[in-house]
Amino acid sequence: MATLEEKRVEKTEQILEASLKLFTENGFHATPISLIADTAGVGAGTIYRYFKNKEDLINELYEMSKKRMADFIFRGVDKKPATKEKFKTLWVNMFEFILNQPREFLFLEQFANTPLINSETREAVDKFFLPVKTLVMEAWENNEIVQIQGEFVWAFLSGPVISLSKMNRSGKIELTEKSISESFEVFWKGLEA
Amino acid sequence: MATLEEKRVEKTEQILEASLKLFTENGFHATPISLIADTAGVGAGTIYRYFKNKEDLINELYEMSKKRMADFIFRGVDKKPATKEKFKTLWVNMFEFILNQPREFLFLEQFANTPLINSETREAVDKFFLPVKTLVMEAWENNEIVQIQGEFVWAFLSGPVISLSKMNRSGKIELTEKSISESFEVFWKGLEA
Amino acid sequence: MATLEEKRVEKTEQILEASLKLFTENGFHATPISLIADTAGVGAGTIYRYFKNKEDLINELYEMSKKRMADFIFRGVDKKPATKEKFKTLWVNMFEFILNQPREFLFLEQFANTPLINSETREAVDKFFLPVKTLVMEAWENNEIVQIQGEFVWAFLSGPVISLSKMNRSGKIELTEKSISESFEVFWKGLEA
Amino acid sequence: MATLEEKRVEKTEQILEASLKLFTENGFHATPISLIADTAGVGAGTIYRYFKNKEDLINELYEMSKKRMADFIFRGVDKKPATKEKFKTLWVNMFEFILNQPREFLFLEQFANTPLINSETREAVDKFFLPVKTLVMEAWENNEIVQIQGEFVWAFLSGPVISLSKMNRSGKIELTEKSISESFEVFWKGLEA
DNA sequence: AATGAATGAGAGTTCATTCAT
DNA sequence: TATGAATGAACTCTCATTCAT
Repeated sequence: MATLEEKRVEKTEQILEASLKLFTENGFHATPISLIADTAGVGAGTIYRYFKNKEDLINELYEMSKKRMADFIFRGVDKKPATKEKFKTLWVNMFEFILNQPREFLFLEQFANTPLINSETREAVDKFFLPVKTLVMEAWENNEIVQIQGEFVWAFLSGPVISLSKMNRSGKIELTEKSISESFEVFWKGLEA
Repeated sequence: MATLEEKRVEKTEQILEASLKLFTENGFHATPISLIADTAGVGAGTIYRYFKNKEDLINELYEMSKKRMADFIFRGVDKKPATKEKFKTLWVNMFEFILNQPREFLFLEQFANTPLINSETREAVDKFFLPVKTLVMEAWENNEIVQIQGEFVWAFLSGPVISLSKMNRSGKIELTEKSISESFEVFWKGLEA
Repeated sequence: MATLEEKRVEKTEQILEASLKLFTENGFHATPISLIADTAGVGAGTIYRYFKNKEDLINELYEMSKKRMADFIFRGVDKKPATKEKFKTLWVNMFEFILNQPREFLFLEQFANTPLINSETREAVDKFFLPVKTLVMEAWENNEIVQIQGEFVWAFLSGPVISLSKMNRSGKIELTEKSISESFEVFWKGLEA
Repeated sequence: MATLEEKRVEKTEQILEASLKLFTENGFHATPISLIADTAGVGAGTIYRYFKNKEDLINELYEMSKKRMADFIFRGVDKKPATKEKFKTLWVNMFEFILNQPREFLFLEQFANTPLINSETREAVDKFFLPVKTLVMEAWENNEIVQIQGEFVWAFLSGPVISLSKMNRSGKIELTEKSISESFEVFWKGLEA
């Protein structure tokens, strides 16, 4: 039997799931709360027991999605012995996350630059990617990559991955194990010391 | 004295200018037509003589901004004799556009992934960047860069530039002539044959 | 032909008229804006061109009604030579206002003690009744009435008039020229020096 | 130990007490049932075991408050031998009730003219003040006061008392034993035969 | 051609009431 | 008996769009 807490969690997830789908498909303002409620199978008022208002809902959704993305892309990174392999894992994981969770990725991209996402949320999500900094610093200390700021490294990693994923989405390119590997080599050749 | 046509153009520009500013600062749905009208110094009804509706307005604005960006980044590329220099010009031009026209860049990023921008507009703006394809094919024929699709090259160019520009905006990194040059070398080292 | 200003005034009056009727009959919160709009024969949004919000509407209505009441009850008071006659005019005027403008009186009584009417409005309407103070001071200087504060005099005048009018409304008593005159004599006998 | 019945009464009183406070401070419609429940320290649903609905709650509260007021103002009236003293007691008691139970008085005034209070309640509360009628008839038979209807007498008593109490509340006048006594003399001078 | 007052559909949100626990 | 989570009807208010001037 479901406990009260379990029901709470379940409802929250139904609401977030419905919001993710609808915001991505129609955009934030073209998605009425009533439609979210219908899609989630709850009453409109119920949403307000779980989220302060519509803006709070999207901010929580954004933070949660970023957290899930971060958790996903760091999977197995630590287990790899060599730095290059660690970066390759990051590279591949990012593509896998995007290909497996296209809705979540689309959502994150769609609202990445909106004034809707407030500075508190932005600060919170930045923290999820701190492990990248550690990784870069280690590589840099071992003289395995060129001496540039961690942020630049991250830009050279995430930038192309995101661009390529969008091109894949719009049908301009195909992403295969081969093309992902080849593109990683381009990334690594540019970075290695 | 201003001709009728000149007055037309002037009004259109005032409206687009106001929209760019307001959409970027507040977002699309938080910007009422009446505010655009006030900011542009025209009547609300007047906007409907120049644009079919609010969605048409943002799509036209998006297309125009992308065109201006494309025109800007291809400036002087053809004049350079060597392929690396051509790419370097592209690289630097992009940063210059973003740093000089921050509002326009912000606008383009903010609406890049919105369902508001329709597929017609998307197709139209894609064409502005066709010169990149030509450039890559030439370099590829001359065996100057690795043999990957033009789209991948563009992803390795635009991806990091956009990521770095956003980091610069949020204060995480500084963009100087030196760091722009160094980052280009990373890009080029990855790409060159 | 109606000028713009005339149309403005006309619309404002239609809205206030409809509000007065509906607020009195149903109360403030049982009167939706949409119903006021329908009754006034304007669009719901139009009301917001004339009043900031629903609360502003009732406050303006309250102030206007009090002003009309004050103007009404001071009519002809100055023309009477004797103090007693001046007070009698006030006494009779009040009853006349209430009997002729029952809706307005009912409205004023209904919202006299509501937190809905803000302190600004309360201060504004108090000023309409300053002439009473002058009248009392003159009578007091001429030693025609007992030496009590103007406010007490006003309480002895308005208090019974309001109470009697309410009793009349609920059918407990009848108000005739005779009973109004007799009641005035009771008032005056109590007050005169 | 508290019996079941005692607990019932206690809860009802907590609910009424909380309602009185909140209705007076914020008004009826600005007071959610949930807030009454919180303030009373009971569940929202519990209120519906004691009152049919929100409107029933305020009607019961109104009736109860009026009863308490009536009981208060008739205290000791019968013990006084002379008619004038009986009326003086009424006069003083009313002021005392208002000064000691300001919230209750405020509540009664605030909802005296609302359509929220239904006709049944109005009829019920009117009965609490029947003793006034008896008192007036006696005085009238003894030829101690002018021959006017009991309602008029009550209007001349309650009207000024209420008006003065409101003025006292809003700081316009001060109510002292002296001013209360003096004002009673005005009342009595007007009424006495 | 330009205006901006008027519109009313539709939005977010609140809250009286119910009912499973 | 008491609870308070869930509900959804109904509210106020906004704003894209129209059209008489």
